[in-house]
Amino acid sequence: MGAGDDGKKTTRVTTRDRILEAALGLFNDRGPDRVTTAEIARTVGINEGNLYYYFKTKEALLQALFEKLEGDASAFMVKVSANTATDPGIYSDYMRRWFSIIWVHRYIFRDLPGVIATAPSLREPTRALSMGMRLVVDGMLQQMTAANLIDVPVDDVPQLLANVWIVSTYWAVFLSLQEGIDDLRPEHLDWGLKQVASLFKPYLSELGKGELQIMLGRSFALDKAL
Amino acid sequence: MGAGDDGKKTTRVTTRDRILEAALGLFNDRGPDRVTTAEIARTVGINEGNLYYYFKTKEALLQALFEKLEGDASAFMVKVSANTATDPGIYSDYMRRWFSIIWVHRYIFRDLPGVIATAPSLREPTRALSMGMRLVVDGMLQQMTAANLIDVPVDDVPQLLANVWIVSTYWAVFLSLQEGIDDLRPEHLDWGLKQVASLFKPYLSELGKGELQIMLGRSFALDKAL
DNA sequence: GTCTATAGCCTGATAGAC
DNA sequence: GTCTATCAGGCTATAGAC
Repeated sequence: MGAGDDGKKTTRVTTRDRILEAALGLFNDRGPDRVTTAEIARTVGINEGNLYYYFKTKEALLQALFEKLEGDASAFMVKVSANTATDPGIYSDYMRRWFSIIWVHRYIFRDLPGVIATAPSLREPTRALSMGMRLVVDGMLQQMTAANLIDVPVDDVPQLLANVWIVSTYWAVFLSLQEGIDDLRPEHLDWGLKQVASLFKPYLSELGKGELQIMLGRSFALDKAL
Repeated sequence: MGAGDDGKKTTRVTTRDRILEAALGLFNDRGPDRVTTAEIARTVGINEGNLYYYFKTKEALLQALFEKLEGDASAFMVKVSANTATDPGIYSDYMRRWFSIIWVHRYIFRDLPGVIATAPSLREPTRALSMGMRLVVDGMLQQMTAANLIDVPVDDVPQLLANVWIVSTYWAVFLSLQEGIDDLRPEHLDWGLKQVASLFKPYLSELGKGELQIMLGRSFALDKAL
């Protein structure tokens, strides 16, 4: 990305960063254990031994990538908990943002068993993070309820939350199987978001339905952030 | 299973069958590419070379297992399409049955990319089967609509069907992550069924809700079929 | 026809020398 | 930062016993 801009000290993209970026891309495409360290090195354009210089083990690489997810997630959580705005649009904004985070780090959610297998040290951290994110969505649901956007019978909440997690995480697999799409692109994100939104749909108030339409009207395909 | 009953010729459990059974169990636990041929042989209690005698490649083994799924699925499809009964309970029965099939062969659904990677020949067959099962669920939904059990706005149907597929397939992964459960047992099936049922819940008529309660009241934990 | 023992071959992660 | 060696493990194959 920013090859020309150098703000402070080292805006220059370091080899380490390039490794992380390349690994993320490959992992997202095929899952960590269908990607070899050799391939990562080749993609970056460095030697395999050089990769070893930065990350002694594949586990270390996975750890570093997970820290990025933790960073994104906690930034998001802070933002949501600090929210005092009453603008209804804020929620659809959050939902899109949360969805983006999952998308960027999707291999972790999708191939979690494999990730844990090669990086056992990530067992608890992943669990904790998943819990935390679930709480945030729960909190958002409560705020939305207070804002008369949605009304979910209290008995249905746990199941709804679980389904939101499941669909947010695995819609892409469905898409690639059912539709034969193998290279997912930003416009497919819109499809996924629609799937998740449809879980809320039956519970939305009229006001909520309006907001939903607005959210779905905006497109990930136009986002530069991805 | 049937060790005592011998109907026709060879009800005796053959080595081949034992291989298939052991492989299915291991694959369901950890996914095909986290299970070695050596381990399968060890589990069966035979030599690795003997396994080779029956299945020259791992792909051949996966193909044989897939044929079993095809058998179960087509038997189910025939049963559903042939249905003329009007008893509302028939639908919850079908749903449980369909859910069981996915469960028994869950590694295929869960680790499909991995399966295809080691058995490229299964690409089209899996796709075809997935399509077929989706059509069946669609058909059931229509029958249920006609029976006044459910009323889904026509625009919501595709998203609902997709979500049913996604949740049916991946609820187990959620459970193992979120709750830290790693050995899923039949009683967990009840949890999964509840998740899937909750997708329909907002659209059910009063009659439909009653049927749902009855279905959820029965427990997989008591089923001997699993 | 069924099974065991054993070996070859290949891939991929790790490591140390340069 | 780079190259090459090592080492483990997985799939496939063969020879021959029962």
